[in-house]
Amino acid sequence: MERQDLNTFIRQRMENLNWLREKGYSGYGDKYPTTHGAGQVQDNFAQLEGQEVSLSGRLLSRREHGKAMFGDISDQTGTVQLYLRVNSVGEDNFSIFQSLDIGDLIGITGEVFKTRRGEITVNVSSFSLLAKSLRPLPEKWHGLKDVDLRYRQRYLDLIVNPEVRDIFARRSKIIAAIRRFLDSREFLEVETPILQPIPGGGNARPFITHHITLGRDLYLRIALELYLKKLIVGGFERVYEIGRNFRNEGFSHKHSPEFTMLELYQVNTDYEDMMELTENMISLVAREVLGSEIIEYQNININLTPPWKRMTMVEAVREFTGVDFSEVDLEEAVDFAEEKGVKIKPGMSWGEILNEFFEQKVEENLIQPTFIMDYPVEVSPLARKIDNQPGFTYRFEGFIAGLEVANAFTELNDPLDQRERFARQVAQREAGDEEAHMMDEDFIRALEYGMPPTGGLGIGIDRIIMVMTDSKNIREVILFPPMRPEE
RNA sequence: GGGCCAUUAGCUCAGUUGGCAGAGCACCUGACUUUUAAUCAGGGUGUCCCAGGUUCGAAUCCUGGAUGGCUCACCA
Repeated sequence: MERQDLNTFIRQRMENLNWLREKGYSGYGDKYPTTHGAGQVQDNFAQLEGQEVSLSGRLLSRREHGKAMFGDISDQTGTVQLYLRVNSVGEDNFSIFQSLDIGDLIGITGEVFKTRRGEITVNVSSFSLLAKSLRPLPEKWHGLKDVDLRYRQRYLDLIVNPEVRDIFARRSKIIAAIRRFLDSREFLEVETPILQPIPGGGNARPFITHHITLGRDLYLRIALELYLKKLIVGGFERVYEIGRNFRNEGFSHKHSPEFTMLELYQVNTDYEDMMELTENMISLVAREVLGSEIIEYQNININLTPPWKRMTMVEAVREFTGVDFSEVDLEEAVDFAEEKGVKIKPGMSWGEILNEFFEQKVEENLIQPTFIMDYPVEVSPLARKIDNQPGFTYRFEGFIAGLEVANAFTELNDPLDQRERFARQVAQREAGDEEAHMMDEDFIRALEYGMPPTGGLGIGIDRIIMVMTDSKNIREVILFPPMRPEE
């Protein structure tokens, strides 16, 4: 018990429970076989009128009328009104029902009818207390708003705020639709290690954990990439994984230290194919789950219908800042950064500065779905260089509503080039960049055996779900977002 | 990590110039056999986030701390 001193509300409920126990009820009854959900009763009234149904759920409100009583019972499918009369259940049962508290879990059986006011209602003939609720629920009208409580006690949020339940039901449907899409294209779903000796595939500080019997530290993965590409080397031609990544970084409305990524790899494709796959997948999922490719996000209509807009990073930076990097050298780039208020660090290369221009000045403006193509090689250590422009890579990111939702490239499969890229990352690491990649000798060794030309794609699942549930904070789409410990 | 804001009853929130701690819902007592944010008559259930300080007197002012939100910086 977390508090010695139970407050008045809990004490009252305990007293109600004790009163029932004196009458021989445990307060925690047996399973209650049901015939329908509350939502089904609502939806199928025409067929169910006059028939007996059994439901179980939470008693959410009560309106007493002397020798009769109305209430609302809520289950996963919805809410339906119940009606209880002394004549129907007898005085003893009626007084037992009166002793129930809001929040108690009950089973009810009775005929379906419609009240004078037109409300579909179950006329209870028998009921059972399935589980006593000892704590008072938040207010029925305003719901639970305190976000700290909502996230820490998500179960309460789900009980009281039905729209929250809808978000997570939709999350499940979106992920199921993505799996259907990939399975229908003969991708193989796989699982790769979360505990890794070398966390690779992204720029991020990892979480460190410790394996006791091995006597060594391990890292939680920051990306799925390298292991999945090892599977491509191994001969799987289409693989994907949907899983949790962990990055030891702060929170924001679009960042959570643990988040869900989809990564997929397909041989004999390139980033052009990945763009098509991305726009086809997202638009199809929207159609299946939301019934439309045009969705509303924060009062803006977003049209997910392919083809999505495509621009190179240089074009995008030119359009939104007026600075044309195709005619700017490093020195001029530094001057323009000053002029345009782009924050850069000393020693940054031309490509890194271009990337800063993009991230600081362009990203937030990409509301309609847009692919930004051809990223500088310095910020893309796992992507293949563009044949006639070695400073750039066959890489794109997809943006919706200013959120980066996709990251993909024609995979680098030249082990010699890959070793040089890693070496450069390691040098940055030694110069103090804790987020630079580490050398991964096993990954290089795999590439040395030969990896076919492959396109790879990463999708930020939480962000896609934000867009499709009109949520402006990533924590609204994660059931139990990471929080500081209580107390 | 920086800046701004918030924290008062179970929940949602008021609280004036520093002067007895408030409302709605929930809850308790009573009335009511088709109500529905049921209604009617009564009842306030509290570590005003925490610890100090100023003051005759602090929810209110000051200092420090905790937690949360927004925002900036880094990342997807």
